[in-house]
Amino acid sequence: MKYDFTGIESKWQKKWDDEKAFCASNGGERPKFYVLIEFPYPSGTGLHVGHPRPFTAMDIVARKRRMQGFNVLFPIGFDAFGLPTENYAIKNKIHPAAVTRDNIAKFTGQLKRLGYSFDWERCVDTTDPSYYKWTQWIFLKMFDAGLAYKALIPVNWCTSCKCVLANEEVVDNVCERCGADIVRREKSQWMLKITKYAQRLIDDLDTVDYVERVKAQQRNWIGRSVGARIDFMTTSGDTIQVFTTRQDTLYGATYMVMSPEHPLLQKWTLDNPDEIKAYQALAAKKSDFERTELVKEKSGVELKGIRAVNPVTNKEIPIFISDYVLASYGTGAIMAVPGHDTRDWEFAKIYNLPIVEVVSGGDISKEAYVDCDSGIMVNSGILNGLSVEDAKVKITKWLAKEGLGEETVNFKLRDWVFSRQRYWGEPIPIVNCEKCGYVPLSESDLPLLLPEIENYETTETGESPLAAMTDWISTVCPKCKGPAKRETDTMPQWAGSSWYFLRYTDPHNDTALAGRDALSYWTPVDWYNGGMEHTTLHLLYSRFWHKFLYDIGVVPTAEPYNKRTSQGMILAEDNQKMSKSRGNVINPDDYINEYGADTLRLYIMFIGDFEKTAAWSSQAVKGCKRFLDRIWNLAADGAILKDADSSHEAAIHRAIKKVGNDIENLKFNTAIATLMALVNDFYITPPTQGDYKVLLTLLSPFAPHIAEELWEMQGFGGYAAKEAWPEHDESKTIEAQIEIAVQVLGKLRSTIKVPPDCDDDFLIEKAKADEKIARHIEGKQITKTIVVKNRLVNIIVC
RNA sequence: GCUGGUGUGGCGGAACAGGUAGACGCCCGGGACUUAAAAUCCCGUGAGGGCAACCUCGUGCCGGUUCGAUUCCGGCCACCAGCACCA
Repeated sequence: MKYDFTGIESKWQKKWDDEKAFCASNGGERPKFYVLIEFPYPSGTGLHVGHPRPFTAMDIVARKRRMQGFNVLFPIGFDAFGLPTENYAIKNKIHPAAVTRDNIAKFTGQLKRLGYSFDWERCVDTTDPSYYKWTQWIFLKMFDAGLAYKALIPVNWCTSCKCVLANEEVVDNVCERCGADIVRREKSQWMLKITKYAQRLIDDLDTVDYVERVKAQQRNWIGRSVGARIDFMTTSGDTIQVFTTRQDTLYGATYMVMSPEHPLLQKWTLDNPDEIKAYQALAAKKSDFERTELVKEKSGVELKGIRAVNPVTNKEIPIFISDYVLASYGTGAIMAVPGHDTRDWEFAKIYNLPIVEVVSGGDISKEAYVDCDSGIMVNSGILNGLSVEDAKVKITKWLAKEGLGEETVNFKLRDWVFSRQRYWGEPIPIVNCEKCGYVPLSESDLPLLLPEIENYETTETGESPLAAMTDWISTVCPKCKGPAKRETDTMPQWAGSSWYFLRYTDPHNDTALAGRDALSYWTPVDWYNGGMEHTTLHLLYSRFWHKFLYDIGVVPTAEPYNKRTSQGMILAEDNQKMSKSRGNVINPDDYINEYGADTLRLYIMFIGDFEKTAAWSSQAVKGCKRFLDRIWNLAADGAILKDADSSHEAAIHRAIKKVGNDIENLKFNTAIATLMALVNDFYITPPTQGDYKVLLTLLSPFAPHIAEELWEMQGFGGYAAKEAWPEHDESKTIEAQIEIAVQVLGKLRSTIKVPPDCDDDFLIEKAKADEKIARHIEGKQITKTIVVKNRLVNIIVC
């Protein structure tokens, strides 16, 4: 009988569906285990071959943990709001909700064809009003807590789409959608105060088990630096505040630089206003991309008529504006220390400004002496002779005493721009009242439904398509009942995904985002795997939301995820990223049709180190199909021994140990290699039914359909998927005869076969007696012998 | 520049509390079965030398520690990813 994967796979998929085989229960005797994958965005093109890598990996973990007796929650849902759906809807004149429905149906079919053990009863859809009601509810809570606010900020404006783009939607300074130029525009936007959580988002990384590259990237993005705020008086009687991490170099501050957007510039009357305005206009025209290009020479304009005073030297120093100082970081102004900062040094050279050495050890006539931690303070008044470290402490104390500054922590992290001028997103549940200002809807008014509209096109004015819905917009103020207007922007795609893992614990609850008991039972997520591309977006955003929900008593833990791992990307066969334009996209359906889902699952796990990028090979897939054929044929050819003693005991116990450990350590490729080696053994010496049963048990998480079918054919009873995961016996992992390497002078010269755990003298004698070894030591004096138990003997001669 | 990571056969990759380098798979070669082919099964497959037994070399480069280094240490080089005029 041939291995008919198509029939087998649909048979078991139907059975799993009918029996709701993998649904979790909230509670019970067994320990809980919550495994999470990033829920997919249901695009029109369907699953691509990148999806099955993390999905299969976590399915294997979920299945193995179930077999080990855990109550496993392995849920699935769809992150369905977003731009591609909206674009598709515009182009094809179909309502985005209909597009979403179709795409979810398509994805569901594809996911089921891969045999994933999801709990489909808990499936969530972020565009479902019963779901986004709670997304809006969280927003209202944030508004109440002062974490959601509206602000006029510079945004990325696409000149062709006539709408705002998120930073991540701008690629190489053009719109990722249409390729048009991006300019900066001031726009009033809803913001979320993620910066309030910056310190905790860093600190609590120490409490979770994330792979190091994820932690490092988040720390880097949040960008904490410790320094000081220092106040510089000006001749106009104002104060310019600066942030510096090098307060020790204050005596070397010979000029100041402000960003062209600094608010004091509007206040001041200067002697060269035209020159300044011209520079400001130039800077405003430039995009962030151009402004941050390193190659260009620094430029700036000196402010004529107003100077600053260095608080320690009491010298008057010039003030410049330059776009190398960013308005959005620190205070938007710096003290320039050209002796010990490369940028300041370059600027000083161009404008002929004094360069003073305040830390000895470098040669400031050639370049700024920056890495000067080991240097000694000079030309620095009260700091002279101190180390850099001590100087920092001393000057900071002095500044505090004089009321001229204090120690400060600064972050790179910015608040989250939360408005999108789009239709297909969650409406922001706020009204703008002429009298009361921004007023939140009351909870009982949620969900605020997305109205049905005819036209989803963005408008000429850059407002949301909802802005044209005058009926919908006009409303009454919840507070004063006077006339008010609804907010027409919607939430970004990252909103719904910031809390979806909470909804899975209690997906049908209509009185809370999830019940307290359900949250206490399931959270935190035990293991969350997802893409590196979400490290500083979704992963950070959801940690922020979770911490907020923790603060207001909604969730029981400060962190949402205990463990975070990340898969590598799958490249196309040509080693390039898959893309429609390159025409190298691999569709998993084609491989399921040709080889079956079990083969595809195996191959995608066997392709290489799970955490590294791997290139697809249509040739190598065959090897995994052959492996399954060989397992199938063992049974079909009647090679399995009944009523016999196993000659594979040691190999079986080693395989149990290795496969189990490998799954927990994401080493799926070597787990599969172990199973392949075991099957190769079975072809040399036939397995007993007991051996075969263990093989199927270990195979079951990887290739669940064929494992189940063979299990049934062998009459093992029940399901392979519900079989207890076998335990290995360490004492049985060692063969009766082991091979030991024999070296002479550290070079392998022979091997000997001996029983395990022989004593050293026996091994040495046995090694010396070996014919090949005898030849190598003949006529030489043995000075030393080294024995490594059960591994090798090394004979040293001279 | 900063941060994290990676360099091993023709290819994907194993092995690292230092201990038989190349598991497993792909490709390729040979054989069995077959009228033949496919499929399947068996054997071989790092490089060089030798009829062979064997020998020499070999884990990015240069050094070091060690009986023994892909693994540890020092110094380089290359590549990948993220951030980047962040004061």
